[in-house]
Amino acid sequence: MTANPAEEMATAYEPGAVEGRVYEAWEQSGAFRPNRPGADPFTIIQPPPNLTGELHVGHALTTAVEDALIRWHRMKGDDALWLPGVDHAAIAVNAIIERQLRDDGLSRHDIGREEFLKRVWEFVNASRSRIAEQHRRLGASADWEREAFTMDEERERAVRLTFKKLYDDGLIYRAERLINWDPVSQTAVSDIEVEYEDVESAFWHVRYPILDEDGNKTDRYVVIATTRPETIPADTAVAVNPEDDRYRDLVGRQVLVPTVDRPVTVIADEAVEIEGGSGALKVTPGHDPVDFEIGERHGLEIINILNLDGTLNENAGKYAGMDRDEARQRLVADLEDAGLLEKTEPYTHAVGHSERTGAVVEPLISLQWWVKIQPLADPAIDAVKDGRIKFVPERFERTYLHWMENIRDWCISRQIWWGHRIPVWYCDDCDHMTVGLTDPTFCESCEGSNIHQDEDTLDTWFSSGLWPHSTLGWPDLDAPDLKRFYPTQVMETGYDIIFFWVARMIMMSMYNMKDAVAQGIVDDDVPFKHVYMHGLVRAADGSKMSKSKGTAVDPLGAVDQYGSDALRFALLSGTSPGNDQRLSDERLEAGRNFANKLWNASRFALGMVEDGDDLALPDPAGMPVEDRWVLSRLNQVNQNVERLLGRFELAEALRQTRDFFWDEFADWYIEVAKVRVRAGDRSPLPVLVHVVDRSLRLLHPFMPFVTEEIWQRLAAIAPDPEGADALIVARFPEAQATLIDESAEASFEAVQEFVRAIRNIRVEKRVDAGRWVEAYVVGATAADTATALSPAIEQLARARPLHVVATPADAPTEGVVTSVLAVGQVALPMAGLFDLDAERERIGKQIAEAEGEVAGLEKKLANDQFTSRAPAEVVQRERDRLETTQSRLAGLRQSLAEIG
RNA sequence: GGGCGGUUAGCUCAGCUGGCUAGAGCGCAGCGUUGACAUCGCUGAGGUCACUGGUUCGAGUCCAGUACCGCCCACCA
Repeated sequence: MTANPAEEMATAYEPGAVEGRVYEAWEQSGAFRPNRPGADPFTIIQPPPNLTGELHVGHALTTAVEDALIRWHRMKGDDALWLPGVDHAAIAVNAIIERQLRDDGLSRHDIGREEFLKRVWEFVNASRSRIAEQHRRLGASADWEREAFTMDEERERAVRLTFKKLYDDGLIYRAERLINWDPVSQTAVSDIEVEYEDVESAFWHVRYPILDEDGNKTDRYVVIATTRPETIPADTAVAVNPEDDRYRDLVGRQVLVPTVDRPVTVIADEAVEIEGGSGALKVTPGHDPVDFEIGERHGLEIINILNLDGTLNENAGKYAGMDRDEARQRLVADLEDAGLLEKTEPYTHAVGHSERTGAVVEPLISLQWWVKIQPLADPAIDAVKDGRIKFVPERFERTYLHWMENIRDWCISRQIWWGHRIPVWYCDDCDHMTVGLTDPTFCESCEGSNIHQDEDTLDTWFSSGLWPHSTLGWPDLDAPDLKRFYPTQVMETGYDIIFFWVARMIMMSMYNMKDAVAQGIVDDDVPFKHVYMHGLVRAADGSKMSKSKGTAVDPLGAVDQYGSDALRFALLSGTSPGNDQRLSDERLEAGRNFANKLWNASRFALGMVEDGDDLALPDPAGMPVEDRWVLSRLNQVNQNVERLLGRFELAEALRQTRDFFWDEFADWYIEVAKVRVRAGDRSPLPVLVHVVDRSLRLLHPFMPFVTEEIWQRLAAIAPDPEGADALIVARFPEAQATLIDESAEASFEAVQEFVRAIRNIRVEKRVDAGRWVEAYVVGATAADTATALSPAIEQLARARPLHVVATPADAPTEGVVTSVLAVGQVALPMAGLFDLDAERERIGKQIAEAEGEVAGLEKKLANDQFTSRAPAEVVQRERDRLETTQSRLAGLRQSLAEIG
């Protein structure tokens, strides 16, 4: 070694200065690829990043958590793979392109399918490379060479096979049913893509004239309350509860539907609630789910009054061509004119909006493809119930089970152009449907060639649901990755996506992987063993981050300003399973500050190494107490980190490591070691280098860039024993129980107390910070340690001359400020500064405190309920405490007596 | 209407299977450029752990209820 690389380090950690270079080095070294076949597999699959816009901070959290877990497992030697993936977020992408077209006054039909898809791909390909770049900046150690995309050919193959299997099993069917229609994107959406929001609207009470036997209007009418008067033209019955006395005589009679003057029958159905509205319900099977079911029970006609763009059609009579809002207003006005509006009340109720476009969704009857879900849901329910899949935190299992147990058939067809196209061809001659794994050229029934493919595409989540196995080579059951990595260990995602994605992945994967289990290729059909849920990242004030309100933290902006590691620190230190967290500048600053502390403490420690230093850690038995203390603490933290990471408690693991490094290693050990090194003692060097090395390893999963950068210098001084040339491929430390030394910890803690006590007196007595003061340390049981460490105590407390004595009698009593501790006493002669009254008061206060504590403890120990029932060790601890407090009290009283 | 979280220092949050003399970061007050770090160091102030009751030798921690705050699910027109 000629030059110490630490000496070239900048004096502060500069975010942005090293990340790019470090990342490139990792990539080139192949560190992101799994490389230990045969070891425990650990796989993480990446949830869909936002293809449509900026990187969201929630995604930065996902990335940070996943990356931490992957790096940890890789360092432990597991066969860990992170498969990055991009999902296609089809509806949103389609909407973006449609918006672009609309700005030019066009619709997709004007340019045709081919041109439309061309534009989509241009947009998507640009997004994909941007996403990859964003992930690099966040430090994601994904294996980009295996990147998969839900829209590529392999996925298409998997999607078609899944569709065909389900179809052949009778689990996919085509049917005309009530669906949720998004009039803006003009496609069906599934139930969970509808978000209900309270909207202030009105409750219109409308009079439906009652007809006599001959079909003539009587002067009686039945009042019906509705929030959607524009659907009145689609009414095909009026329903009342069979138990409702008010309307019993009306059942079976006819009433006239206002505005269209269509006679309909009054029917009795239990779905009608007597308390609701006026008690009588207009039945609109074409535009309401409840009414649809009533209609099915009573064989009612279904009338559709809506066009796909949300305007009314010819069935709406004179309202045809109007937009639904306009139709509502006109219709209400007409009712009023006709004297059929009894009253209008203000009313707030939940209205369904499309999750993607925000448009009010309209229930309407439409011919769509469906998945019969119950047969898929049943095994997926069992997998969670019998613990093959565990949710972290556990409470989300209930949410999942509740949803799964009430699940309804899944509408999978979408009337948008970009997506996996439904692999069904219709025969124009015989109407037969051919489901094709490859594009068929003739009808499989009549063999005619007049066939055409379904125009629709599949729900995004249909293909996303295949992710855990389709990315590993399925449907090829011999694919090596499938065998090696399925089932994966962890699905990491936000709790907002349980239904959309987690549930679908479980159902679809278990269905598809049954064969592989039967053939003994994989052990289990479940796609993953743990579902780890992180919370949402909220703005500093606790609100949902919103770009329009300016409360959104831009992750890449934060990376530029504070550094990638600082962002990760902020996100990871605030994350606890299932709970939301707030992200603020303060948190980011805390991350940056810690990165800087790591940098500087390491720089200093490494910078002390000189040519010829022996850096091998000697036998701990011969080490000074502070060395044994810091090694003991390090290994305890190491032990805790292992345990905590295994339980997904990343924030706590990070916190403990941080606290150790900063509060114990940097603030105490380095300070003490400094004194020895300056006195020419080289023995702290191995310990310094060792602790830095271990700390960097422990922190690498959380803060990969800064730790790698520092470790590179460290490795130049002290090469890795296993020959690793980068921290990312170095071994994660295992705690060494033999280095845990409780007596060393107790001894050093006593030293800390002495130092703090002297500092405290100095500050209280306003001694200038730079001035040296004479001090006595009454060591009691810790006298040996105090003697051994007296140079350090001198330096840390700025106390010189320092006298370490065994008993209070060996210290002066006149003009002395004393502090009585559990471990001994300190005494500072303060001739000029000594103030008798102040001293009396100070000691008096401490006596009162100690007396209170003694009294409490004595009472507790006098209670034989406590001494007999509490565990022996707890009782003993309390006895010890009483003893030390009593002796401290005695010391305090004596000090007071000496003052007089 | 059902379910789930939260309520701990001025702010943001830790406190695992009950033993706490209740912690951290930020903020606040005082002191400080002692050759790693002012993105820092030292010292300190600050809490009836939402409320009520219960179980227990012992409750921030378990149980029941109450009050707020938040989220999810649900076909009330």
